[in-house]
Amino acid sequence: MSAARPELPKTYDPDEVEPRLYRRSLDLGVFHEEPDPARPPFVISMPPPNITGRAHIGHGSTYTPMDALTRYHRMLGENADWIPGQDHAAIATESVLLRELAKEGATRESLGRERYLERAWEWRNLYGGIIDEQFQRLGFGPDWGRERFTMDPGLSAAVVEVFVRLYDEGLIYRGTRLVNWDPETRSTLSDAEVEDEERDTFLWHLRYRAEDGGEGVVVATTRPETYLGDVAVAVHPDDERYRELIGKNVVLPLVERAIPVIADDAVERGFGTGAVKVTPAHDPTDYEIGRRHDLPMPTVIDFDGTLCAPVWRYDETPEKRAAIDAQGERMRAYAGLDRFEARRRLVDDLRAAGALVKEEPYHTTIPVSSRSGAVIEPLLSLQWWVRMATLAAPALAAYRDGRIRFVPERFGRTYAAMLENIRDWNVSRQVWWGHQLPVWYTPDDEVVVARSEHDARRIARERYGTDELRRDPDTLDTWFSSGLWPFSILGWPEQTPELAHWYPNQVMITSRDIIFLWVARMVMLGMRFLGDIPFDTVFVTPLVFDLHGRKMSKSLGNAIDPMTELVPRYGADGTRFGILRQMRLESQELRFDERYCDEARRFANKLWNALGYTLSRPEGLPRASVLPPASNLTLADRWILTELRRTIDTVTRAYDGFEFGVAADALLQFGWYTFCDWYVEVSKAPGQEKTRGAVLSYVLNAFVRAMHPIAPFVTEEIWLHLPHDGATIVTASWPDTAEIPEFPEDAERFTAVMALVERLRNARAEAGLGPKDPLALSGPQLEPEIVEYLALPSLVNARYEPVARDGAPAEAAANGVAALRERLASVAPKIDATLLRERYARDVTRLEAEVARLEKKLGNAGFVERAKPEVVQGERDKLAAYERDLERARAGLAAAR
RNA sequence: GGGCGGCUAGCUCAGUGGGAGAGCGCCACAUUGACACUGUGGAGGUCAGAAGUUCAAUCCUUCUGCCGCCCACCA
Repeated sequence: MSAARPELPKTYDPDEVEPRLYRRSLDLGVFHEEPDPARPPFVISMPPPNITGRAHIGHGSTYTPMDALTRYHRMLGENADWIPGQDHAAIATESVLLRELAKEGATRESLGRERYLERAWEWRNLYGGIIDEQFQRLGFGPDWGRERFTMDPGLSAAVVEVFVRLYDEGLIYRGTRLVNWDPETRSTLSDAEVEDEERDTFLWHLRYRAEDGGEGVVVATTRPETYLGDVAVAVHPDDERYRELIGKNVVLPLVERAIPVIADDAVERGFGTGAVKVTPAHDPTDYEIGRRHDLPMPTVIDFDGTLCAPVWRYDETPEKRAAIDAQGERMRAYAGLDRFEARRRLVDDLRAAGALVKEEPYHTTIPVSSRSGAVIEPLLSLQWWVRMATLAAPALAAYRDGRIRFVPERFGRTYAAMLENIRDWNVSRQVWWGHQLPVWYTPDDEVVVARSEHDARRIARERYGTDELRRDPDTLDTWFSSGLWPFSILGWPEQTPELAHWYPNQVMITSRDIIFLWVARMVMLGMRFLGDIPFDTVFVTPLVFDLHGRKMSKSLGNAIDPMTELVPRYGADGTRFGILRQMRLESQELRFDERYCDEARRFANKLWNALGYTLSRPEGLPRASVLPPASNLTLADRWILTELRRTIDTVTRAYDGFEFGVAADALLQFGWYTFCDWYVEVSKAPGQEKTRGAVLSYVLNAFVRAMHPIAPFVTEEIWLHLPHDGATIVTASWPDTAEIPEFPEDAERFTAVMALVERLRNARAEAGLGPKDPLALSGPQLEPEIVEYLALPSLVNARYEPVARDGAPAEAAANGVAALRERLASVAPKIDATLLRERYARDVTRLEAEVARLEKKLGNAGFVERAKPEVVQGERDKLAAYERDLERARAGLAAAR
């Protein structure tokens, strides 16, 4: 290993190294694991990216930690497996497919369900693998052989099993409720998939006259087009203005229909006019009011977002329907109009009829689909629901009694608040791509829920005497199958070894926007069906923002594509390191700054060249990564080993605590500053030759292992060039700090050498001396070979005065500086006296201030009596040091005149 | 309306109850042996504001301001 030293390229080339080493890892099969009860498990279920997805910056901040942790725990010798997969992403995929069909002039109906699904599968097989390739380019190393897809036969069976069981247990039901309807995709959405968007609009004030011809009331609304479905006007029960109107009727303009004025607590007296039009079929609050007051609920906006004649989605009594049906003729004038067009028309017509009292500009939020961006239309619809209260209780308990831990902790409170206010979950979607409901109906609309069509027929025959069935065309919400992910990918409902050893998982890593959407549902379903939490710890990664503090998103156009903008410029290592370095545990946003990636790229190059230096030591390297006996180690060796040990401790603790930014900081600090700038430079000084080869390669070997989880490629490439054991760094062992010797006192002494060198360089530069200008040094003798090499390469006629061995190192260094300055003033010919005088004057001013500050502090009885003794002593030592420095600076100033 | 995070050098961010830090940017100097994708040195900050606790506050508490996020049925 030591003899042949191939010439390394001067510049590290990630484009060449990264794909080659990734391929090597795949060939070696290092990402694969079998369940092994003899070792502690460390399993992460990869949040399945959408098959329509492409790698984005959010994958960088969420998936890199998963990869890093899996690699770290593998090196610790654990049974570590990161299980990948993909999500069928029902709505997202379907909209892509429908757009594609539209180009051909086809629709899903024109194709028919069977052919449509064939197309969908073709599409999935063609494009679903893109994100896997991107993940590989980023160096992610999940256990690819275990990759699952939410619509695999096994996972689909799990979905059916869960649906059927929940139905049998009475936790799934069918019912007409107000749903979030997306008229664009023509499907429902769960509450969690609805977002608020700010819009400028108007608050229209409409007068509804009293039935007896009186003034009536003025209502304020943002949605005048729904007034055709109004069934009441609500006021607050204690509102004096309207008290005598309660119980009386007012008349809707244009359609001339009488509706009652009712009292309800939900009305906010201070808002608008204090009177609210009630449209139960098209507004969540109104729906609740309608239920409380047993009001009719006519639907006047249809599933396609156009107005329609009144439709009854509930079985209302004929009396309730009569008055509204009677106006059907008048409403037909607006039927078929799109809701936004109808709004303009109705406002015009109401104005013409004198019913529009006021049109007030208004800024508000409206609900939009997080999937399609369409404005959500609340509609009454017959859908399938999951009763959540029963499922939520154990999930809440698991958090409260500490079985599930959130990092950072505050997200646990978010999780709990969401579960406490949980509402039933609408799980049916009017989408074809997905898990079709295992639900069939008889000709009499009797419901049969079964694991297969065969079972369904048997049940139907037994219960209803028919086997003529039609299947419900709806599919399940995508999150229904994602909710089973941590156990469905382990083979559930089959009892597999994976399920036995790897459930619960150890960690779930995700971003906070899906804590409820996904995390809470996995916990609820996991506890219901496996009786145990799905993972111990939920690590919530920050969301990624741009430098202006705006969330990165495709629609804003500020999203960074890591595949085209980061990996080609900085390599996968630079991209990963740069992103993780910016992660801070308590910060909920990450303002992505590309400069960190650039720094990481240069860091990789720096380490690469440190490898080049190490390999080119003329005295050669040992065959194995072993250290010389401690007695042979130089002061510098002892220092770097001590620093290495401290760094690895820090990095280990950081990985254990999800502090990736801290880990990256420590690695960068050690690798660049400590190792390259100091140890490598010192190793060139006389007297270092005997041990440096072994120490350089030993330190570098341990260091790249500690850095490997974050930057897998450059670390492996370096490691393979060094003396090492084993085929690949991926399965190398985590550096054991117990085996790294430490020498705290020697490290302290070397730190004093560093301080002296820095002050000498500082003084030289301030004095305007070039590196070859002669300098003289009188003062303490502190590792003269090192000091001369690093700070005074042309040192002439040096005189070293002996210094007490027990002298404080910092003091010694300070003495060195002051002494140097004295000599500079008298000996060195090139010094500009004015410059020197300024420097001395500045030092005097600064030191006088420090001395005064400390004298005052130490003169304060309160401080001396109450502060900890070691703090007081520390301040006294500082004062003494400052006083000495001050004396010397004054002397220097005098001498420079 | 409720909850949460942030405010430190020109930019992006660390950090600590006891002498304010890094990277980038900027200025100066340095190029025959690891690396110019470099090294050395330097300039640059009343740590958002106010009050309080303390011998001592950039750090702890309260309030205020600004930026941002989440949740919530003001039409």
